[in-house]
Amino acid sequence: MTLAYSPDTAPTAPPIDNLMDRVGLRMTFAKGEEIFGQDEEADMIHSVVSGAVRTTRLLSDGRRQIGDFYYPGDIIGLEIGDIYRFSAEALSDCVVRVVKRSSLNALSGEGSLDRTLWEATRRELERTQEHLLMLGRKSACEKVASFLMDVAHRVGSEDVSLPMGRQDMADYLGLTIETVSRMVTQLQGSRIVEFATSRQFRVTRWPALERLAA
Amino acid sequence: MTLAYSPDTAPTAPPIDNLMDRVGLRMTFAKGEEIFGQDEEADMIHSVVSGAVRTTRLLSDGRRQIGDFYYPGDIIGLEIGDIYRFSAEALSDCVVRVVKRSSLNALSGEGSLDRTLWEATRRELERTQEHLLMLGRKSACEKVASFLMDVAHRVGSEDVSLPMGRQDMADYLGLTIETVSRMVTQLQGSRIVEFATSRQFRVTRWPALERLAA
DNA sequence: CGCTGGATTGAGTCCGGTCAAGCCTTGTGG
DNA sequence: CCACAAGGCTTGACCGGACTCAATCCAGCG
Repeated sequence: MTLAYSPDTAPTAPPIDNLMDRVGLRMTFAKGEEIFGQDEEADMIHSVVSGAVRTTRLLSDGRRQIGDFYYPGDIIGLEIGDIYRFSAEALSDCVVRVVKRSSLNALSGEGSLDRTLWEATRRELERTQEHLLMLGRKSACEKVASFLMDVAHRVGSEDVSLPMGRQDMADYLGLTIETVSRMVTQLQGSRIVEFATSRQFRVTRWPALERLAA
Repeated sequence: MTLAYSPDTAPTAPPIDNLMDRVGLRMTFAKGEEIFGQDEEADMIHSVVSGAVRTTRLLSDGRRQIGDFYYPGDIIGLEIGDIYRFSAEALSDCVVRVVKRSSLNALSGEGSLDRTLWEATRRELERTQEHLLMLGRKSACEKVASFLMDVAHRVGSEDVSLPMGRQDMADYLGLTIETVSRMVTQLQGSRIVEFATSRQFRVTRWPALERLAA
């Protein structure tokens, strides 16, 4: 991990980014590196600049649940009280902007900042609720279909490249790696998606995919 | 459903309640009645005064997921953008204090209110994340154990009475009613909990229950 | 007392997990 | 440039936990 002050200006989006630029630190993490750990003291908020990040939670016996995947522009570390409840790891080499909670509090009272962070928290909650519905009530096939649709939706383009491997997909969907693999094969068999490599695909039949995602 | 202005003072807790008292409406709902519906315009925030409430989400084919159960002091309707993503229904006869979003916005700038609502949103997010972990990675037995422990924990007392039936438990845990029933029977068999009636129980062996909840 | 709706129990099935090979891609060193 | 090793992905055979369907059971109540 390396770090540097970030006098460079933000290429991307809205208020929060500007703010985090002003007070934030820019850090880079190598693929697989831990950005913060479960049960550590939670005094930082993170914003993804480039690359992708996963948040994970471990059960005592090693079972793993992935909370969510984060892409440039997303904020991580909001969901938390005094202790991080998930750990965050770099899915690929990535750059993250980091701000101390205390700095934010100092800047608070500006109001717009509070509002922005609250908005972000609500978005996070909505995504978590969607995830919840999926884990509770969808079949393996529906889960994988939903997942691929969600990713394709985020990217927007025809060709999608997955930043995560099968094991990460499995731990996100509450399945095993083998089941994920089988469902992917099955979706390919029905000509709904087409995988060039195991991490590169395109949706060939959107309506069918949407129907399956339920 | 009946409603009345609430000049009566709050018996319970902190800042938010006082605020909602000042601008809120007091409404009572009969058991099973809908408090608000999925996909309706979300312009209200609700606070449970007495009784219990569930939030539910329906898949097109009728599968149901319960988001959470809410008890006196809890706030419902935060998680939402312009449209309610869950519907809320009264588990038992209950009283709810209701405030228009717009009224709150008008009162905003007081700061403390914003902060309180944000806090509530974060607590909601934490509960949802815990729920997520359970749905994704726990066995039927662990789910039921976790659930009973959670409820007992909330109540605090030795004897716990469940405000919800087996179907609601099942839809919360992502199981069927039969499986829930079997697991309850099994937990009773191992002398971990003891049910007086199907909705009335006490924990007889806390450590064992905690171990099972994982 | 019988009715009604929720809860329990049982038998059988199936989806997804487990275990075990193989395959394919990637990267490294000869 | 090829050989080989390593890791990730896929595939197959089998197993088991949770679901399905159906039959009771039981408590509350008219």
